[in-house]
Amino acid sequence: MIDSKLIQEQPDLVAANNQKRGAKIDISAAQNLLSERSSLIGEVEKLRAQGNEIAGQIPKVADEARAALVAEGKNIKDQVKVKDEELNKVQAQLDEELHKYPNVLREDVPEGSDESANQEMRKIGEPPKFEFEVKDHLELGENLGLIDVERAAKISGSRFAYFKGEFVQLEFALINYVLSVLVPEGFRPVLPPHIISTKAMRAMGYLDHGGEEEVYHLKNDDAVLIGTSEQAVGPMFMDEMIAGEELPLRFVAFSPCYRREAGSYGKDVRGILRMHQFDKLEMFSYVLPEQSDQEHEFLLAMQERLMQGLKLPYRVMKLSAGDTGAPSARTYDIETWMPSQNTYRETHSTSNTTDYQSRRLNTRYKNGKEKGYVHMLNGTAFAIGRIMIAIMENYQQAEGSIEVPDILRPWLGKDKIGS
RNA sequence: GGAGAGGUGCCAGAGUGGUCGAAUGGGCCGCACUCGAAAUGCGGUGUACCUUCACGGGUACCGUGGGUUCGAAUCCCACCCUCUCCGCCA
Repeated sequence: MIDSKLIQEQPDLVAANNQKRGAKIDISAAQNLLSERSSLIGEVEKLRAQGNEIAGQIPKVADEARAALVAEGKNIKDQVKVKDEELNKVQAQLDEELHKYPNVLREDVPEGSDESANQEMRKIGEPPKFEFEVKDHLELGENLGLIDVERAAKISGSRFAYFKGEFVQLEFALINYVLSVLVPEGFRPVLPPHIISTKAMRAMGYLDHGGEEEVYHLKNDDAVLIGTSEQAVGPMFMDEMIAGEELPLRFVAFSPCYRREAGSYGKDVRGILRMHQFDKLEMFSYVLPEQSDQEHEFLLAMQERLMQGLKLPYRVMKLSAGDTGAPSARTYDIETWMPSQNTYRETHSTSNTTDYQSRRLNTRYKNGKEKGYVHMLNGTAFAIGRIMIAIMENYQQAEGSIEVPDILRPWLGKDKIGS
């Protein structure tokens, strides 16, 4: 949620930002509601003050004078009720209006309405050259008995899979590798709950902007399955105040991610690129406002370090205004080379959500006398499924086996899968 | 799932429906005393919003949401959470 003061004090900036992001919002609606709200608050509080004054008089006054005061108190009570209802209505409308507003973009975010305007910042590593016909991850995985999507479809439907054998070990190797890099950098490992209340999900803003469709709902329990661990880690400090000296606070969370993938029927249907359930390691930082740009670069640096350890070719993209998600002020994606598709595909994302989530979550910091909303950032360490696709395809051998990246060998205990 | 107990400020813990934003103790901060420290004494110590140039003033918050009342931490209803016992269970 953006700061409503911005709408009042810098409407031009907000309007320009909305336009950049392709959000068609009539600012005057919020402006009117804000001024209505403040005058209603004024009226209600004035009435209440009068009521309090009268209620205070009653016990001090002789019996004969009481009846009149009680009657006046009643009268005020009725007026308060009317105004209060009006206020609630305005407040509800205002909330709805404010939830439409996307975060204010950082100045360096490139203009543009969609992903075609994303800016390639750098390209690291060379796509491998193969002297044989490359297989895609599903063919490799099925041949080696690592992935079974057919039986999973029988049990769970499309976009599910069984991971088997060395594939499971590869996943655990990746988890260990990530922890070995991030824990020394101050990231505290977390295993979050996978089921969270709709209230927490709503506070994270994931049910706005059409997000509702993407989420698995547990209707009997007023709860949802997380679509990323960010949704469970972000609300950890809901309604709390964090001492400034504890910041930055960094976590690396591991969890499955559950996504309905509504409306993506024709997309990425083959293999395990797009799944209803996949495991992910996610970085999460809480920082002081003045630290967040620096922290964003830090998260990106961690992502690149993890990638370079695996020696996978990738490129870093800065998303354009139109392609940046509503809560984010700036997003970088890492796209990894996928030989079977002969292109780079998104494997990582990192966003600085500044105070957009923390305002709604009411997560604040206190630094001496200074108080404010913390800035929250998130970034993929590894989306396990996608990175395993990249490993399989980039490290495939002529005879159909898969070489294990050096750095994972200690955990996997072998240098090749399938030979 | 069944039975019971309970949720008050940083912590502990009081609180006959009216002067309770809340006693008391501890903690913390400041000051005094001291060469310094301890002990002691004095003072201070929540959040949000509104209003004021400012001093200040106002409103709300005692798990959450409703209700009763001129007036609610205190009474009523619902929900949430914690603890104890039983059952079940990894």
